[in-house]
Amino acid sequence: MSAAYHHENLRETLLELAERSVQRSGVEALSLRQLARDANVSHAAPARHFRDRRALLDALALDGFQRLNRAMADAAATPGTFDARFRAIASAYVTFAVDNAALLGLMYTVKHEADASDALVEAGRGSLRAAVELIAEAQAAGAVTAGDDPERLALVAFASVHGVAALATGDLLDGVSVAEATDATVDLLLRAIGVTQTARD
Amino acid sequence: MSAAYHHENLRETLLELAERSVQRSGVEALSLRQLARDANVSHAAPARHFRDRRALLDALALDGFQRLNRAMADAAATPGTFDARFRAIASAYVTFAVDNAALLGLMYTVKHEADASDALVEAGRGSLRAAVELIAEAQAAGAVTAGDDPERLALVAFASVHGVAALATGDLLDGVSVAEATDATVDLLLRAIGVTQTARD
DNA sequence: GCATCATGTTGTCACTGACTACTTCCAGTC
DNA sequence: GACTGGAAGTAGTCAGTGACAACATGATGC
Repeated sequence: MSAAYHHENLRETLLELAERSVQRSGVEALSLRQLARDANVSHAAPARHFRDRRALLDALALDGFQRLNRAMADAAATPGTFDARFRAIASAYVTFAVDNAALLGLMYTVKHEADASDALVEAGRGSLRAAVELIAEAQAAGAVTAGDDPERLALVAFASVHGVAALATGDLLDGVSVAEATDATVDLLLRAIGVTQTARD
Repeated sequence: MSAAYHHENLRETLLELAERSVQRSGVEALSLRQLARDANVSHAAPARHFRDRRALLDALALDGFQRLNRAMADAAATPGTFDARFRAIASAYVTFAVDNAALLGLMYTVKHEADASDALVEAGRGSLRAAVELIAEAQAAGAVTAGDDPERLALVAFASVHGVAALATGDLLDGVSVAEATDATVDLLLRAIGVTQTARD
């Protein structure tokens, strides 16, 4: 009964199934055994690709960071004013966070575990770095007050945007739509960061 | 060998042990069985107090929210300028979040699960409400621009502060101390919210 | 002094993750 | 075209886990 013996691409299949499961039922509920059943494969087959549950979660988190970083890089690369790009990058982050709430939680949890892999830690810094670069660039171009440390500004901006996402997924937005909350936050950040009027329009 | 038969206060003991365990090893690693062993009690004794693992986590989260809300209420109640109180409340939140990182994660996870108890959901709104009240009050007193919706302002402020905490626990602060990051965020928020100069000093 | 009930106890069940030993398929080599 | 070695899957087993059922203990109120 080796109906699905050589599964061709079990690793990818497992990752996809795992992500769907995490999205639906949370990280806790994820079981290698169940995953194997879903993939029509024996309960120990996944071990070939993922030593244990933790390894699968790590891979899931890494994949998540890579997708997030790509989305943010794309947003930052769209041509336009600093204002527009800032808005786009914030929106990209929040969109990803809301669409992949459970995954994002996993990503941060896994990343700051003691023995997280280098690749994971590195990928985890990607989105923050995108923010720093955008702001430093804007500062150099005079679209942002030059006085403040760009890393510091990016940190605060990133924190604020991440916070909006966290509130959104935590169902604390209380009627306010995600887009509205994001816009309000971006408005506030732009106001505080001190964009010149000409750069904003 | 009923050395510890009537344990007097097993419930509290379990909660304390559970919290320590979560703090040290994360939520995933928490096991009722291990908890029972730590408390010198049979493996099924905890069931008297917590129907299942989930119930224990719920209780842990509820307790966490109550402590957090108390800390924030205390901070908001300290006399002083709006600036000082705002700073105090933000600091209270971040301090709690950093000191109880894993617990805070649990709190948000548990709270937005489909069948979260009313008490839990209610407690979960407490900290945000504290922020709304402070801002509405300051607006009435003229320390904050009256134009903006206080709920909206509080939401953004809360998001930003929560974001700082998330970054801190996610080890993304990159050398910047938690206090510095919090201060920078509060500065930015106060600047954007439009506190009058007199109210700030 | 006795019934009641909360708070424990032991025993058992199915499920999970990890491990070891095996089978099957494929690709390269002589 | 048979032989070999490795990659990918299989089966079986083990200890640990959460849940449950049946029973024991001891404090409390009448």
